[in-house]
Amino acid sequence: MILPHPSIDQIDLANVLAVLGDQTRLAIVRYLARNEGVPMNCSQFLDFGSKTNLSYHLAKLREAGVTRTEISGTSRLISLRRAELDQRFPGLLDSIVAAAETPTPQFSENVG
Amino acid sequence: MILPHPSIDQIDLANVLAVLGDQTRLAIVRYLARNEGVPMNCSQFLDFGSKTNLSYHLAKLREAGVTRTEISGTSRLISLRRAELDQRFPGLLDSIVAAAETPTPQFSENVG
DNA sequence: TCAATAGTTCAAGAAATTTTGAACTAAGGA
DNA sequence: TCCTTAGTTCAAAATTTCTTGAACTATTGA
Repeated sequence: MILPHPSIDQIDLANVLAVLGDQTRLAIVRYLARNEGVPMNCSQFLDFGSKTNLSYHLAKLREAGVTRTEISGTSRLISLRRAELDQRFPGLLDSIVAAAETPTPQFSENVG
Repeated sequence: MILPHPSIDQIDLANVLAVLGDQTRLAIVRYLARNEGVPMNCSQFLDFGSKTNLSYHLAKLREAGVTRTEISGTSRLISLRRAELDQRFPGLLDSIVAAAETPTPQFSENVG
């Protein structure tokens, strides 16, 4: 059994950005990027939402071409489609992940 | 008279991505990037939507911190907040604009 | 075979985003 | 001053996206 994934040329920029423009999904991608190479199963994201809700967000990520979902027994292994994304949109994933790791700059009300 | 713009530290990544995850706004940003240094007035985007609708989309871009809007007489000059965005999220704008310029790869049904 | 685990699907409601037209403001030129 | 141009604001309708619980499927282990 295998889930539908878009091919590289079906990956649409606006859609990728829209999908990543959501706190929950951005947090998921950030987590995947931090643990790259280690495919994660859904329950690892339970902190980010309910099971049902995660199923929805993970499907969005997969359908946009951002993640790959492999079925392994009773669970699903999620990973970033790093190579494909890098090929389709060089530098994009890196800069987004880097930006996601950036702390919000300190608010300095009284400087100088 | 001056319109409200977020300061650098108020620029939120998820919001920037969400705002750019829309075909109309992405087209506007792409156009601005192609003509960087030349501030554009709103009517230049009339191809992308109605006057009212553009007003809405341009406000979204401004409120997210992606563009700057200066009032000049009876018109408004729109430009990318390039330096600020580069400082806040290095490489992000460049990779998005580059990705937006990328043509959709050809669909080759019969290769090899 | 039966129960448990992992995750999906569906339908419905809640919420947010887009789009539109009509009416409006502000500046510039005749 | 009056008209035109540039763009905004508002409210309503249309559309899309998110969230939820209940019921479901598939695989594994006892």
